[in-house]
Amino acid sequence: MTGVHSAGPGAARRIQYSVLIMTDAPHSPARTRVAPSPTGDPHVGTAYMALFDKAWARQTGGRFVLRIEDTDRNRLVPGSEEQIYETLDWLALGPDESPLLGGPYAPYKQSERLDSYRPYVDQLLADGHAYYCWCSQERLAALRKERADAHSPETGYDRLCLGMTKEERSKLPGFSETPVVRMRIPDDVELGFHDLIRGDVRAPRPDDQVILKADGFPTYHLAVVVDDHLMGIDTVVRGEEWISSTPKHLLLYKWLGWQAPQFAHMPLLRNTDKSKISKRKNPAARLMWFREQGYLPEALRNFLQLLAYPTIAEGEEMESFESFIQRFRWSDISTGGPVFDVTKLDWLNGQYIRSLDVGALADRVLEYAVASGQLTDPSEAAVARIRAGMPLVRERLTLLSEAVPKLSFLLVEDAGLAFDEDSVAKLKGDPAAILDAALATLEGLPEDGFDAETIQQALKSGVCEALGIKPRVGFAPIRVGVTGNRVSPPLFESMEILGRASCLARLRRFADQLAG
RNA sequence: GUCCCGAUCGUCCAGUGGCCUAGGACAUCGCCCUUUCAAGGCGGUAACGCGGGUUCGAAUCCCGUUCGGGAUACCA
Repeated sequence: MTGVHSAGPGAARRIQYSVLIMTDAPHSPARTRVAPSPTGDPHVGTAYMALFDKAWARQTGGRFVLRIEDTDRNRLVPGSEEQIYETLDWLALGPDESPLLGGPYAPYKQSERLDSYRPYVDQLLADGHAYYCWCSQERLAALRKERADAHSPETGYDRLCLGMTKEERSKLPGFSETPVVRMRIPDDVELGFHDLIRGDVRAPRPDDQVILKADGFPTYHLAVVVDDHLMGIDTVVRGEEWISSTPKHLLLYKWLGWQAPQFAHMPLLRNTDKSKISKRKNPAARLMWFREQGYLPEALRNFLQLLAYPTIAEGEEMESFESFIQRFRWSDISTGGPVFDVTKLDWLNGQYIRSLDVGALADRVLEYAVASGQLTDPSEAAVARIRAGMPLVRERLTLLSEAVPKLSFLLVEDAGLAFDEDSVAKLKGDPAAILDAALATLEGLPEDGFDAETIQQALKSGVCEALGIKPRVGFAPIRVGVTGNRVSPPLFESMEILGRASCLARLRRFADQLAG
């Protein structure tokens, strides 16, 4: 590890690749984990990590664990924890063990594991790897400011308390009654480590990091190491932002005499301006947003995968999770932080929508419409109409949320249909005459056998040919009269669903309105 | 400021020294299909940040530089 020179990512990957080929040995069952904090709406990054965590666990026949990291008591948001369970399940990226599911290493929530940290702190203290620090937060803040103003390269704690007793320290300024515990970083701390994705990595030199806060809670650094070890986690998948803390974690493993896990530092998802993705700049950073918008979870999962990983073949962007699990390799993950741009997801969502048969799509649309409030307590007739209309909109959907609005003309009463003003204004030719001809033609058709093909033929001859006008001119007023808008699902199929009586009623009303 | 990570079309990926006058997908533009809008088909525009090396040969390896990002908390 010490002799890590700048071999370059390419070289590192090549080595890893050849090792994979040569050993050809199946990896032993892995234990991976995702460890979100319940500090607000679940973040898209959580799902992003979970995707790779779960794929690796599945590929190796291992287990995927969800642990809730709630050591920061000040930032807890009620309900957030439940949303984490919910959204991961929705994405079919649910864990095998969790606070909800339980498991052999319960409890799976850090706030319920508090007793497990203190003994290790005491051990580190006794071994001289950690020390008490009574410096007040004010002193620390002043120190930081002073160095920032001086553009000093110095960083971290100045070790004022190192080697002092409480009595000795209390005589100096900036003293606080309740101490924290800090790691004593040795001069020869190992800074390099092997990363599953990046190969050999070098991290910044750590400071004397606080591992136990004044309130008795462990910081992330201590808790994550202790928990991961106690829970048997052997593969840690986390964001790139943690590379700089890895030497601290490795030190803790070493001091405690534990086998360190393997690390995979995923690239950071970015806002359009390339900064680390944030809810502030990108609404899609909220996992719930996708469900609210009407995205399909399978499409989102597929999209997330595309964000760091090559397609299975050129031109084949769609891939099942099962297929991905089979071919997944850490070394194939891209290291550059991808911009999180949902444009391609929109397309993918349309593809997934079209891959559903109309019945299944109708189920999804209905489920969405009720959950989102588009439909409140829909009648049987309304449900039937939406199902009937599904073949007409399937090719026209990007999001589930678009279906009901596109079919709303099937759900209103004839007398309640509004004729879009702009659509009416843009009508060409002589709408009144066209409507008269259409009315006469349709009145001549029988009640039964009022199907799209029949309607089309009748209208073609009864309106377009009879008046000598083009279909686009002749059918436009009929479309507005029947659907209320110049843009609509296919006209004749729509009329078939509506039925003869309803079509006649609507067209008469429209004709009257134009005349009046 | 310091340390670390990264860099190919607008965006996401391919590229592991010659197969690259750089490939695919989305987006965009044009054409076809067409009763609207879509979907679909066909085609076009569009990128190796810069400078030095190494080499017969570099998008690929090395160095520097620039730019972007992250870390630098008693947050995670």
